[in-house]
Amino acid sequence: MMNSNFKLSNRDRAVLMKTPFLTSLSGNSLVRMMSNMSVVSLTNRKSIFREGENADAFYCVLSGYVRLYQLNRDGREADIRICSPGDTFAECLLYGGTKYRYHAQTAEATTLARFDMQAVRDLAEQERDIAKAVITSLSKHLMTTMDCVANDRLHTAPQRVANYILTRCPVDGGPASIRLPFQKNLLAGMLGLAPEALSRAFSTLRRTGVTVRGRVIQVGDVQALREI
Amino acid sequence: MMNSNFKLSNRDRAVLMKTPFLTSLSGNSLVRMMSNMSVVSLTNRKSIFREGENADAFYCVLSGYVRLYQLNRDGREADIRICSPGDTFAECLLYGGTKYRYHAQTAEATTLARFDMQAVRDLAEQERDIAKAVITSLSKHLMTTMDCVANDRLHTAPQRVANYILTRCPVDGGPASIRLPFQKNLLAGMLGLAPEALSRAFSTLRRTGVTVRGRVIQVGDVQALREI
DNA sequence: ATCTGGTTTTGACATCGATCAAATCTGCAT
DNA sequence: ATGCAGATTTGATCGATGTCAAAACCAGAT
Repeated sequence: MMNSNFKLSNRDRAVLMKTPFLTSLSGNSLVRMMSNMSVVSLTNRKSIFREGENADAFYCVLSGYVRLYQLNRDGREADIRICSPGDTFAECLLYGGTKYRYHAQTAEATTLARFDMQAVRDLAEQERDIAKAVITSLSKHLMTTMDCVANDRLHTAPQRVANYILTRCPVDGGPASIRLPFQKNLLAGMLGLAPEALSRAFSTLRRTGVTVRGRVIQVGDVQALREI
Repeated sequence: MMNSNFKLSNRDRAVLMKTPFLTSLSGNSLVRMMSNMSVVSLTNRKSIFREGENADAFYCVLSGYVRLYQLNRDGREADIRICSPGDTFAECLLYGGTKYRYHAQTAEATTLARFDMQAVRDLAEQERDIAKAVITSLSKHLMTTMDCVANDRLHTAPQRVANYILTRCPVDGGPASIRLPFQKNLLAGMLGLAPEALSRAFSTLRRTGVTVRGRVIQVGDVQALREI
């Protein structure tokens, strides 16, 4: 089930080095960060942490996907964020509190880099470039989260889906084809929709020249999608 | 209309010193931060900046309120965040980009502390405690924004209103009375609701012993409100 | 006390998206 | 190829919330 070690595959290492957290670090800081890191591999649907637990680590997704979610009183789950390779989560607790604020669970077989919270906290106080890396990471994360709020409040389901497709389409206006990197289930959670609503949004977009077959999405006219 | 100076009222100064941004700073760092700050006073409904403009300053609300919002294609506005005294906004652009991502406008007569973006960027690189203050501020801000997403996706209008009331009620379970610090209009935006929906949420809560008269909200039984 | 402009509430309605159940599809294992 | 389990789509329905219009309310100015 759970497999913890210190070996990184080449691909995982490449992902790790491109996170805002590590990408700008110099030799020495990098070594110190890495010495407080361990690698965790989990199969699908495993809990990483639960709301209310003591926050003694934050994580970076190396491969696979992680769902951050909360429960309401009735036990209904709502995804707050879907983390893809390169994303960091729970790093806001470095200075923001001592307990996890939501549940985290794998949404596929997943490999994580695990950073000891207290160790990084100390490091950030000592090394300027680590502090800067923390700031960069938090800034980006905050911006995408604010975008998420705006997206939820401003756009309908088909618009959100169109937006998502557009973010992974070539910039020019012609036809394009993309492949979802995960199940539609996850995409629904990412966009704050029930899976059925996502499905219906796709079928609405058919009128705009979007074809969906399995994970492959074909867009007849990228420009037309922008007008939705 | 717009009135910029370097004088701080005692109350504004007290608010400023309690922001995560400044509260932990030592004498020297504090002086340097303050030397890159100016005070701006604006009347109601004045634009502070607009989406897409060059981000050359971030702000802290000293008194009054600020609405951050975006427009959709049809021109409908959606509030992303309502900033109260003590809140900082646009500070995520310190390291996250060069253009404002949303509109900011006063929602009352408002006094702001304006910080020069580039100057603080430089300062944060030099002074450890300033970097730390930035991190603390971003962390808190990120957490409340994630809470906002969760709240939007998980709770109905009456539940959100109940939550809001509870955050400003004494902790014990008895009766309580609070006074809204602003128009219901703003509260609606804060909770991601149309004003009419807020009004209806209040009337739903009447069944749970909540009485609203103008800005005064009386809660019969705080504990009962938690069960909504 | 009264007027007045802006805010809030209420009503009627349309729309969106959630939910539940059933049918279909897909990919994987045999 | 075949079968299965899980994922996705579709259908039917319901509830929640946005929208528009009108009435009621409120607060500050006269």
